[in-house]
Parts: sequence; C-alpha cells; structure tokens
Amino acid sequence: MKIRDREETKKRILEAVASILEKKGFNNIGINNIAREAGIDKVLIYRYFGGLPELLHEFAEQGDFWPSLADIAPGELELSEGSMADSSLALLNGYLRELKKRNMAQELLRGELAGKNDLSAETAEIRERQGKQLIEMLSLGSDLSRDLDIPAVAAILSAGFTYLLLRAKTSGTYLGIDLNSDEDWKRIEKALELLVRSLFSLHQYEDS
Amino acid sequence: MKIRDREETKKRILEAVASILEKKGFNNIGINNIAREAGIDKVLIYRYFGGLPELLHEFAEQGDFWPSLADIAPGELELSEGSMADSSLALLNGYLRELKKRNMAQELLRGELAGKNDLSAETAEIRERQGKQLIEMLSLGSDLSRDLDIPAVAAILSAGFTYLLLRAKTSGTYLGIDLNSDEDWKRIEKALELLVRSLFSLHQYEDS
DNA sequence: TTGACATGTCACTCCAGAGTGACTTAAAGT
DNA sequence: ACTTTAAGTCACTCTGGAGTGACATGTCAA
Repeated sequence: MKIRDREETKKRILEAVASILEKKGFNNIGINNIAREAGIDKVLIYRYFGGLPELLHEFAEQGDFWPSLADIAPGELELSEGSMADSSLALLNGYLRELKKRNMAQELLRGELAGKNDLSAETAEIRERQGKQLIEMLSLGSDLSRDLDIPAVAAILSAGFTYLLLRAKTSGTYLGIDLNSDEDWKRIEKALELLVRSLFSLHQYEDS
Repeated sequence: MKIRDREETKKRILEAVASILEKKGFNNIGINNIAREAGIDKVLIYRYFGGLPELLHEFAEQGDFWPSLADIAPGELELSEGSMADSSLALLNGYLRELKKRNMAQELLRGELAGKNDLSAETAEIRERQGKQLIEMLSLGSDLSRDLDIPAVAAILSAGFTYLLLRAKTSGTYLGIDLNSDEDWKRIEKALELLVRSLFSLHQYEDS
C-alpha cells in the first residue's frame, strides 16, 4: 500500500511527466506511461488532475524546464558594457548552450511543433514571455532599434539553431552539416557569430 | 466492384498519402486513413506495398513534394550576374515562398521533426540532396568561400524561417511575432534580407 | 471505537488502428 | 467453356491506450 498523501502523489505524477519527457521524448506522454513511471494507478491522475490535458496544464505552470535568464547569461545581467553584438551573441549562444543541455526542453519544443499535444499552447506561452523579456533587454540597450527589427532578427536566428537542434535527433544532417558532430556545431556557432557581428558592424557604418 | 487494375490502384494509394498529408497533416497518416481516402481496402496496401513503412518509402521516392530549383529561382539559373547577396537572397526567399505554398512539404518537414514517422529518413535524404545542390551553386559563385561557411549560414537562415513557418500552425506567435500575420512575415523577410546583405557587405569591406 | 472520507487498487469497458485469413469474382490464356 | 491467377471484399483478431465503476483500506475526527 502506498503513502496515502495526495500532495506527494501529485508531485510524483508531475515528476513522472518530466521524467518521461526527459528520457523517452514527448511521443511517449500518455496516461498509462505516466502512471507506470510514477508508480501509481492511473485513476489517480484522473482524480487529481481531471485528465491528461489538465495534468499537462499544471505541469506547464509549475515546471521549470526553460533555461532562466541567469542560466543563459550568467553575470551579464547588465549588458550596458560591451557592444550590442557581444550582448546579442552572449544571449543567443547562452540560449543555445542551455537548450542543448535540456533534453526535456527540446522535447517540449518538439511537441509544440508536432501540434498533437495539448502542452503546446501552455508551454509556448511561458517561453514566449521569457523570450520577449530577453528581447526587451536587448532592445533597450540599442539606439538602433528604430531601423533594426531586433525581434525579427532574433526570431530567425534562434529559430534557426532551435530547428537544427531538434533535427539532430531525428535526421542527423542538414545541408550537409552533421548535426550530431561537435565539430559541425562549431561551424554553426561560428556562422551565427558572423551573422550577428556583420549585422551590427554594418549598422554602425551606416550610422556614422 | 472496382477497376481491377493494380497499377491504377497503387497510384490511388500513393495519391491518398499525398492528399492526407496535404489536407489533414502528417499526424493522420495511417493505414486505415489512407485506405479510406483512396477508397480501397487496406488489405491492398499490404499486398502491394508490404506495409506502411514501405508505402511511405515508395511515396518518398516518387513523390515530388519539394519545390524544384526552377520553382525556387525561376530564370535565375545562372547567377553569375548580380551580387552574392542578391543570389543568396533570391534562393532563400524563393525557397521560403515555395515552402509557404506547399502544405504537404511543410507536413513532411513536421514529420521529420516529430520523428515518429518512418517517412523522416527518406524524405530528409531527398531534400538534403536538393539543398546541397543549391548550396553548391552558391558556393561556386563565391570567391569568399574560404572564410565564409556558406552551408552553415544557409542552414541557420533556412532552418530559421522553416521553424517559424512550421510553428505558425501550432503556436501562432514567436518572440512576439505573429506568425500568422502577413505583416509580421514581412518583418521576418526584411530581417532575413538585412542579415544576408550585412554579411556580404562586411565581407567585401574586409576583402578590400 | 467507530464512522466517514479520502487514498489507493482492481478489473473492467470502449475505441481506434494494425494486421491477417478466407472468400468472391473479374480477366486472360488455353 | 474452363481453369488459373490476381484484384478486390469481408470479417475477423490483436494490441495499446483512454477512461470508469466498484471495492479495499488507511487516517482522522467525534
């Protein structure tokens, strides 16, 4: 017989969601799998959460799966110092680095994309908030903001490496780049840096 | 009673795959759905193809779901004229434009990412070939190829808008950009152009 | 101590999709 | 005409996942 502690059980269930996401990927999120992983009866999921959608909703609210700002840019919280290019790169690279570490986050992104999942809307919204926060930080430090659409640029670039990261697990190569090789990822990071630096350099030329 | 024409039936089945992909998305690819859509008995799928994986394999081989080079860059097959920036932009924009039109292609990409699907490997490989072809065309026209990693840059940028395109249907917004608004897509295209032009401008400065 | 309630367990139904065995009948050759 | 073969049909099983009703038992309060 189990512990008879509702809150403890709920916690276990939530943890099971995270664990499955982490270990088996979002494709395996399902009532039965979650119950098995949590070591409880699936009836309890219905009782305590209502069903899978509600469980995922709650998971989305309490879980901290996205890298925090502190993770992404440790110490650099004030980016007044340094150039825009440096700040932007720090954020982009930081986000990429943290994303690489977090299998669960990747699986959530994959889930959002697959669209099959009720998690999508919820997690997307949370990340959206955090993302916009980063962008605002950047936009603040920039005088060029009038003619440089920072959100759009950041969207393309971050979407770019996010896509490549997600593909790594399923397809392996993209445009001849081996997404499972550290070496080729260096190329991508280098290209990213080049793009950002070019962007800001050019703008400085234009302004001066 | 049906027409009793094996080849005709196979064709119908293949068409049904395309049709489902186009109309219902890759999540609904399954033996039963395909049979219903094709108006035939699912037994025939097993008889003629072996099973879903084999059917999808054949579909991947014969289907032309990816935009061709002619679609992407009509007329500009020789890009000796014009700057590298112009050529690159023509290809990237062309690819984006064509991809936007092709729901089936988008669904294939989504499928590759979701990883659940046996199509992934096959279609990925085909597109991979075409993609590399484009890249080679570009690289050829470029003297800068030694210090500019064109595949890596192209990968980030095309992956970027591909990701945004795929997200449009499931999440709607990314970094505050409304992926279902033509207006916001203009911003993305503009940012893309800016990135590419900056990249090549800077390199010209450096070279001179 | 006992009763009530909440927690956990068990055993089931329902459904959708995959896959198969056995039958029917059209077509083509002799 | 008759046999053979392959195209198409039908009806079934098997599986996995979702969801539910009824029961057992630990806990806590009166």
